[in-house]
Amino acid sequence: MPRSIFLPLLRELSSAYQAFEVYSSAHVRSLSLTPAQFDIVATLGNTPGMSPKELGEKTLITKGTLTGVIDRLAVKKIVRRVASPDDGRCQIIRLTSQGEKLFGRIFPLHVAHMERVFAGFSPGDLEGITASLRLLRTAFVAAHVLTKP
Amino acid sequence: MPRSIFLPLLRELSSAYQAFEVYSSAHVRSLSLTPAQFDIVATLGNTPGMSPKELGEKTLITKGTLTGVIDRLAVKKIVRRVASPDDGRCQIIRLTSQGEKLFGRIFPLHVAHMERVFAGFSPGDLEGITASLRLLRTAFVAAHVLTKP
DNA sequence: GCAATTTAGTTCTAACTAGAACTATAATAA
DNA sequence: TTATTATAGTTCTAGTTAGAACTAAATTGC
Repeated sequence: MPRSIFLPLLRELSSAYQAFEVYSSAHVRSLSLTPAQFDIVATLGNTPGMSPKELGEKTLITKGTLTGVIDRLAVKKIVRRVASPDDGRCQIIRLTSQGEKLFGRIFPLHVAHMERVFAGFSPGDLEGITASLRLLRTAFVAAHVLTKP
Repeated sequence: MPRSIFLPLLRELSSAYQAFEVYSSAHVRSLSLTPAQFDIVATLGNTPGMSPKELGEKTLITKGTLTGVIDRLAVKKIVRRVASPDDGRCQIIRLTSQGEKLFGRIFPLHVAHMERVFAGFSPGDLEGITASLRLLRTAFVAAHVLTKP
């Protein structure tokens, strides 16, 4: 496994992700949300709401961070916390009607903004890249599991 | 450009990067550095030092953040700031001899740790994934440039 | 040579980040 | 049932993050 090949891969992974972040977050911020807040709104859109645990799994935001992000969205009246009827430990986070309006307005804008990036790509390109990324993720997760216990 | 293809790509990009971060940063933290601090030490290793500007370009850390990261490394006596002889605005950040010792000890450990991830990959796999990532980065950068000015 | 502009780095603010310790509730097991 | 253990969410800490405003030094244009 020559270093000359896998170190550049890691560098490219970081810079590709960074380029994505810069491009995406500039747009999200122009819509008056932070990237984390946008992720939550996008995840809650068109759903009856879900627990912070589930939200964290979908958005890859850890629970300690999530409390604060939800707090700030709640202050803005974009989401609200509802106690779960069956489990006293659980909450359900829902978009408010104002939050739903926001979602309906900005989500399509952001999808369109991201779509522009891929204008020059064929479906085959996209699938190939997606497959590469899946391979990578799988390898990291597998290595992590092997290391930990 | 069907949404059903490019949205999963973005999700995979985020999760692949996240999996990388989790795997890499757990190891880096076990070596008593944060990921940002490790990046700086790794970038300065085997060099005569460089300016914060150059460090920021190589590590993708923005200048406002970099000041704090260098501060904390300087407190730990791992790097030191030297005034540039030719430009009064510039500094040169160098590893101290203690920092060089640290680099010599932990950098190979971390490379070996990352190497394990790719044990099952052929050189062709690695090159293909790297090429995919390069394509992605290029597309984001190009789209960003088109959007901005 | 001097004014205007650019560049390097710091500071400031608001927010996100992970990880660990903590509280309250629920599920399991003796 | 009651004790143990697991789970959901909050809180706390130290650090990173981007972006904008700021200072100081260098470069450019006149």
